[in-house]
Amino acid sequence: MKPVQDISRYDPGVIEPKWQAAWSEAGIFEARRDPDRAKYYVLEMFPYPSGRIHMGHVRNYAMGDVVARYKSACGCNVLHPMGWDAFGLPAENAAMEKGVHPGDWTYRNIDDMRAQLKPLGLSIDWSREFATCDPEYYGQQQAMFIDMMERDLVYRKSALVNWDPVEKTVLANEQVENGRGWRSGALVERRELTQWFFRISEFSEDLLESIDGLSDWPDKVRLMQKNWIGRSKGLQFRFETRRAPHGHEELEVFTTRQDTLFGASFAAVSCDHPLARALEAQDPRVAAFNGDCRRTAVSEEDIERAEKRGLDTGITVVHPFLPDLELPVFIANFILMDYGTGAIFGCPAHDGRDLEFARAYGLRVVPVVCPPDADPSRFEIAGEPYLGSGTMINSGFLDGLDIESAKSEVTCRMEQAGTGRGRVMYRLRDWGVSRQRYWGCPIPVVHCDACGTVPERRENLPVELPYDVEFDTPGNPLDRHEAWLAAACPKCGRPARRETDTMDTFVDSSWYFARFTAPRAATPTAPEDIGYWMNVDQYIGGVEHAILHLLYSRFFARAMHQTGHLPDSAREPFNALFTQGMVCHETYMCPDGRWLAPEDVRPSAGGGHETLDGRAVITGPSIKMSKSKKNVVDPEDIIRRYGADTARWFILSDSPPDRDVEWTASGVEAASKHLQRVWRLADEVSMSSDSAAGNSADDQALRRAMHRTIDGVTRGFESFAFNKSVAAIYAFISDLSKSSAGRDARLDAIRALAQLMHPITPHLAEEIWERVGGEGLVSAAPWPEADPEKLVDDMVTLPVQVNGRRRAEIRVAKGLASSEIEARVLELEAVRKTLGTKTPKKLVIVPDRIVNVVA
RNA sequence: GCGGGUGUGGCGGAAUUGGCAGACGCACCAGAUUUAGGAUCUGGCGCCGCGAGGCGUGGGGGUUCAAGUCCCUCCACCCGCACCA
Repeated sequence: MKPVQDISRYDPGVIEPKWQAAWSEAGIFEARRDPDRAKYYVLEMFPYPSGRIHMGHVRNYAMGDVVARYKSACGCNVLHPMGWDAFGLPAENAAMEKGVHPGDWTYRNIDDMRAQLKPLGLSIDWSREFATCDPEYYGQQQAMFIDMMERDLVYRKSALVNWDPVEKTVLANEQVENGRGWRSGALVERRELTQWFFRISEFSEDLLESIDGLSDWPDKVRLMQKNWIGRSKGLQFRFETRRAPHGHEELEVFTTRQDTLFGASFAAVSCDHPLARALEAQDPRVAAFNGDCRRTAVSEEDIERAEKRGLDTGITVVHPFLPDLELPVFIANFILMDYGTGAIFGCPAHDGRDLEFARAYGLRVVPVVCPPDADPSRFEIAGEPYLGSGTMINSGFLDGLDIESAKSEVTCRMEQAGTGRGRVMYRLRDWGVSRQRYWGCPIPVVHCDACGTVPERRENLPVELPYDVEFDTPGNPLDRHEAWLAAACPKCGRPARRETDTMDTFVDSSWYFARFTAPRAATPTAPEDIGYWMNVDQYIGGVEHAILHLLYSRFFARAMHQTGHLPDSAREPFNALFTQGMVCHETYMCPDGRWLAPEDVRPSAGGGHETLDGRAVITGPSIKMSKSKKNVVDPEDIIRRYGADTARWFILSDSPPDRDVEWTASGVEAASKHLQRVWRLADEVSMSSDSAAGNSADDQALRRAMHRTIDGVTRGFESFAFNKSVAAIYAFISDLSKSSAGRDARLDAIRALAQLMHPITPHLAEEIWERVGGEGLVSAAPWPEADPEKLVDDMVTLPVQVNGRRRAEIRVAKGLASSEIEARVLELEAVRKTLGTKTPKKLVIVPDRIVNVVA
């Protein structure tokens, strides 16, 4: 038998599917272009279809949904789409481990994840859904690749890559651990391969400068991008060489410290520098040294630990301003070929690496910058190099100048002599997009013996991946697929071979946001749709994409503009960016070191945890949910048990959205109870009879509280402080439940509550809205407006301080004259008592804020 | 090493940007109701003190009538980049 109470119990298991069906039927989330209405494009970073959603997804999409539903209620025409970042390595690993086809595996995962996502009740326009592995999508990407080839935004060059000799594939830097392949464990080789590149470095300056305009991006992300692009201004100049092989009569170096040129004591080149290569051919010692360098230059960690090593080549360079001074040329392991010219001059006195190197090889250390407080005639470098500012010494014509003047003087003289020029260098390098993998977008070119590398004809796009591939042997299965490889040269028609490299999956995610505006268009984008919907007004995702994805997307927007697929106004595609924090959970460990999942432990008497059969458990810190630590909570379980609204409400409560949130069982329980409480409250008000009329003062107080809450919740939503919106709602519920206002005022309050809660807990809000006679769907109702008159009180409570300590308070009419306040304050018993015999020197009165008596 | 961030009760966090520190929630305590409660409602809850009162925003110093907020200095933790010439 059911207790009577349960009749009004809110059952999300029934209610949530009901409203999801209602929304779907009404089609209210399907976005249509409407030139008469302002649009708003909300986008969360689309997921990789691993097969299971996790709490990070729930948080990300719950936030996006709040923005989408709120903006929609505010009258915007909202676009809020969803898709799948579906190419990538895990599908191939699954193919190798489980024998399933990567495509089948991926599409099945997508079905699974969609089924897990839909119960969240997100206001997503599912009609626009696509996966990047759909041939319709990657075919358009191939078309743009060809456009980019025509505009010279793509090129092929030979480059050094990390090669796994066992897997027979190129590894990304992140896939190399301690010099070994992350899967095979094989020692990674540096190999020279011909690879495809996007000319992102052409845009270095533009990408850097435009960052300043991204005012609604987090400063942190902007800074990270700036550092990544890494602009530095310096001088590139040529040394004359002595005893160098033919063709190397000059050595070109880049420096940002041309002011220290008189302190130079050596020059050094990378082991991959043409000069080093030339020497290598004739000298086995050089060959051995270079080989050594190349082997250690694999992982960043190794590089850091490696000591500075060099090989004196016997060659020298002539100092540009001191014709009698010759500097030795080394091949050194700390010079990078792909930065600057791959060659430097070293000034040990003012550079840490150079000093370390000079000490190891007995080179002279001549200080040329004297610190302001040091004696120029006696200044020497003792332990550390001197990196600060100062005055030039030991530097001929530069003596006495400051660093900046010295820099320009040197640049000026070199430019006049024609031996050098001022130059800006960037750390950002061209984007290598070739991957020797099957499950990616095929690069749409054909190699013809007669015509060379030729783009595929547009009418032959998409170049589709063949389905019948084998993963039983390592390497790229496309290389072995003779039927697929055979192609007719698009130019001459003779037999040719397809390119087997596929594109980095970051390419797929660099323009999906644009495709959402017209996902079925026959061209990559459709002008009317792109013009109406772009830019993304609010982009939300993890900070882990702060550099690569967001930088690549910014580059792609520029490239798409140049190739006519995006208007210039969309060069910066994301107007506002928000990076949300991670979802964390406590960790649990058995004394024997095994990790335990949250569902395998329970709270113990001592405040810690124990296993379900009562054995001790070590409770560890709360860290990001991860399978390896087993501290994961499955959203599906939570939704089944508590409903989506509870999960959404909890994950948006308490923690500010940009910080990490800790998932706790008690918190979820509390969230669920709270929603039940709201339901009971709404139920109670809707059932109450007219006789329960309150007096007008109670009505007014409740209406005031309502408007304050509307204001508070709105502010929270506007500023990505959902936790504050939640707090304001809590406070209002407390007010409402205690209020003895009349039925009308209480009904108004409940309706407002449903509207305010609906972006967070849409299902509960709909149910309440219906119960209290709201018109239509609350999801389609306009956002309530706070009446400014109701926000202000005509009386204020002023704290009264004596010497900065609060001693009393007075309640006065707003805007009361200072003289009257003064009189009332001085009469206060508490003030007189505290003052004692002292007389007040001064009265600080901040109108409608505070009073401070200074004695 | 370089760059950036954070530090507030037992916990998550508020504080209109210099104006009552601790909103709101969790946990906890007390009371009510109940056959019962892991339900619900009401109240309490920074620390010390019986009390008046004192002390409190990582530590120390400063500016100010007034500092979590501004300045100086030190400490701790977190994140990003890392031989970038």
